[in-house]
Amino acid sequence: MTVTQNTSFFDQHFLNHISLDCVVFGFHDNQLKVLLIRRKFTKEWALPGGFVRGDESIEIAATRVLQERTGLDNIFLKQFKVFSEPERSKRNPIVQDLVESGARPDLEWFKQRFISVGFYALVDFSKVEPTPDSISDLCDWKNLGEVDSLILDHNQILNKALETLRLQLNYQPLGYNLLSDRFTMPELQRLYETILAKELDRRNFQRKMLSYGILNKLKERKTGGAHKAPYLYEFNLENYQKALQNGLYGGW
Amino acid sequence: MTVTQNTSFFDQHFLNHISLDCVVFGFHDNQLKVLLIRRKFTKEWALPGGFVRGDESIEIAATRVLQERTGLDNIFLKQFKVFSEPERSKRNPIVQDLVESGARPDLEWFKQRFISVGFYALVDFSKVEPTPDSISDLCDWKNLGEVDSLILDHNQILNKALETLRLQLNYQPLGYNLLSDRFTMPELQRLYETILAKELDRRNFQRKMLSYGILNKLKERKTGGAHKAPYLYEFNLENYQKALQNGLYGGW
DNA sequence: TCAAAAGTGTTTGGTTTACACCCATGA
DNA sequence: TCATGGGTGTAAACCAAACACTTTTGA
Repeated sequence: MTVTQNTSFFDQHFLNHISLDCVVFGFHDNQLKVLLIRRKFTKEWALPGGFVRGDESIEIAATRVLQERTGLDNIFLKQFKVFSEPERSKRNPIVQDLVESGARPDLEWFKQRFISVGFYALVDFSKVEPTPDSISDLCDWKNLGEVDSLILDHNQILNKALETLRLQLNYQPLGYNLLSDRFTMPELQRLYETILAKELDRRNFQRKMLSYGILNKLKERKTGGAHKAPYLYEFNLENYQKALQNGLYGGW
Repeated sequence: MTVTQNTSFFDQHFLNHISLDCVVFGFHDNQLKVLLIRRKFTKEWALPGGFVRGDESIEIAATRVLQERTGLDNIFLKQFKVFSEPERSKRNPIVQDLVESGARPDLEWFKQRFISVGFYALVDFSKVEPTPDSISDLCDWKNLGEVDSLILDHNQILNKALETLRLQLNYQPLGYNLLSDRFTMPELQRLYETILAKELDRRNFQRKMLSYGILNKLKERKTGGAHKAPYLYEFNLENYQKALQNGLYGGW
């Protein structure tokens, strides 16, 4: 999204009333992280979001927005809910931001009511290069537990995304988008534990995970750790895709 | 939704670019049914839908639309997906309809691109009074298996709704909205079998269903049938609501 | 009186849970 | 050498699938 001085830029390029917000999850240091941006003037934190061009589906628009914020293509994306309370657009800090930055021709556009489509995205933390948009001065990861007040209803959007992710865990494989290409079973387990916010038995976890048939066990081990070297695994992409489509059995 | 001759009626009252479509499921004669409307002139079938007023959330808008089509308040509603392909609004039969019905001032409004929020609804078949909207001449139930070509991407929307319903069955109770207040276990089982499109063992079904603790067994039996009179049940609303929120264990 | 539907119960096999034991590694 | 994490295995508990027997009803 580029904010220009052209009065009709937004009206010409984007569908009005419609926005999208992305909850981008990453995993690092055994922590689930969310990508946030900070408004230039109000210094308030928000989810990265954007608008829909005339020739885009909302998924394509979300992909474009995330490409701009992370530098990544081919991001795993899923819409999970539309947020449409009429009150949600009231007291929009973006408007305040624009006012404080000097009167902007697009002020009116931002003042309108928006219905926002919520997406969640799963990305490889190490590959992301957080990049602010034109009305923000910061874009950075926050630990999920340390996110405090966000603008508008963004806290609500974030919570709903997390809830959805937890549900999806029960019938979808997860990990390919959040971990490096090669990883250990304990790493995968930490990821599940973090999302579910509860501990799992490592032996039962391994059995269940292997029973899905979506992992290739490698002969290599991960050395350098302080203890017995764990085996490395990679996802069996063919089976992983199948499992994504057909679903898994047995929940967490 | 009321179509008037007032040029700016739509622009004044509804958010442009945004529509909603409802897949209304009913259950009757051991058949899963969908509520459809038929366009006045093109005679093409479509899902009931509508637009969002300036002071409505999209859920409220859907509730209003369904009140108009069914006569019911308090309908069980769930949004399941946003349909936003730019091509979906091309060749919109509503436009053709309006043209054939004589030039309408709101023609331009219907020509715009729409992003549609899909809802599914579960209703008590016997309580619905199907009522066409102003651009339709029919509103009626169709057996799910007998739905043929619908306008735009409405077939796709219908299929996605059904898919979602089947998934929800795995972790949500279902039936309160689709059955009468009192019903028999076999009736409930037929409902599940119809949605899942497969047969279930009646003894295992009963055990599993009862284990959820959402049913009250009544002392009465349903008489008049050709065979042994089955007991009547009702939902224990308190536990049903709890189960809706907390989810169920074990899928179908 | 008999076929068909419904109520109730049991057997069986697989899956999940909860553990025990041994191995490897750096401090 | 020892605490810690990791690999592998097993007994018990639990749950789901398959199936048997009896009861009720109208034709």
